[in-house]
Amino acid sequence: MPKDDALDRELVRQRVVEWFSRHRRDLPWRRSTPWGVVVSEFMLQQTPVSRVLGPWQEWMDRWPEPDDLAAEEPGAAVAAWGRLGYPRRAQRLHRAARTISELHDGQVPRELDQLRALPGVGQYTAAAIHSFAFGGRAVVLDTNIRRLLVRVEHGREFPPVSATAQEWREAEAWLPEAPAEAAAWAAASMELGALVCTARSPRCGDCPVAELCAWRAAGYPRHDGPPRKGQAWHGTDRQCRGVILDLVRQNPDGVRVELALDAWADREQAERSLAGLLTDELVREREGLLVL
DNA sequence: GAGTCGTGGGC
DNA sequence: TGCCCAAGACT
Repeated sequence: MPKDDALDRELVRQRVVEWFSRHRRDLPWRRSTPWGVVVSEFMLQQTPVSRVLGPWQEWMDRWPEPDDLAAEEPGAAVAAWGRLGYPRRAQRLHRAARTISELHDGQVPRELDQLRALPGVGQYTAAAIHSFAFGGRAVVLDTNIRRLLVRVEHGREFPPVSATAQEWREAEAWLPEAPAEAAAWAAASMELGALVCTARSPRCGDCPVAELCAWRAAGYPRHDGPPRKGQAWHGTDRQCRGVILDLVRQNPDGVRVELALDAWADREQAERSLAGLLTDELVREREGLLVL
């Protein structure tokens, strides 16, 4: 590794953090509690900020502390999740609340290993909570930061499909030693990736590190690695599950099994999908009726 | 490690 | 219009 890399990183960090001080969004969970951060991180998994704002506020009004959610039945969480998508996140968040209530005296734990042990909390989310909620030092590596780093440092348009061990090592190398600086870098680099260094139509004219960027220096070469496959949707079990779950969600008093199966043209697929929802306990059967 | 798991909006 | 993408986790 060339000797001047460290200097470049420090300069990049300074500029990004300074940019953040002037352009950071006033997102409600940034002036909330650790529990508010937890709720936001679950909701933001694979879901844009714009769609999370409303549901996050509703959840915080209804369940301002982990104990409040823990006292509910899981179906209440799935119902309140609405159309945010990936409803098992609601189920996992409810289970996380119960774990926090039972094992941590109702207080969101601070340490990475304790966070990582919560249902639905992976490597990214644990680091994000530790950093954003507690100001701790953790390698926060999400899709925004991965894209920013691969462009600035390696001159490529997109990172690999899934985060590699090499990426985690490199992200660690970017992390300042002081916890407060590390947390600032995490928030700032993620924000820059989300607002400026975007996947499509990046706004390099607004970027504080454009003149330091390897991707820009290389003339913005297009992605040439393996194709970044989009997820199939039409006709998938996932779409079918979504249709059935939405029907149950809209009928709080319950839906007859036959009616739910009729909501999807392919009978065999409908049966398989409903069985999956029941196995996942996203839907339950009570007296012949499907309920959340 | 590749597959699975929702939903909506921008281009 | 269809495709791509969005603060991933889990198996």
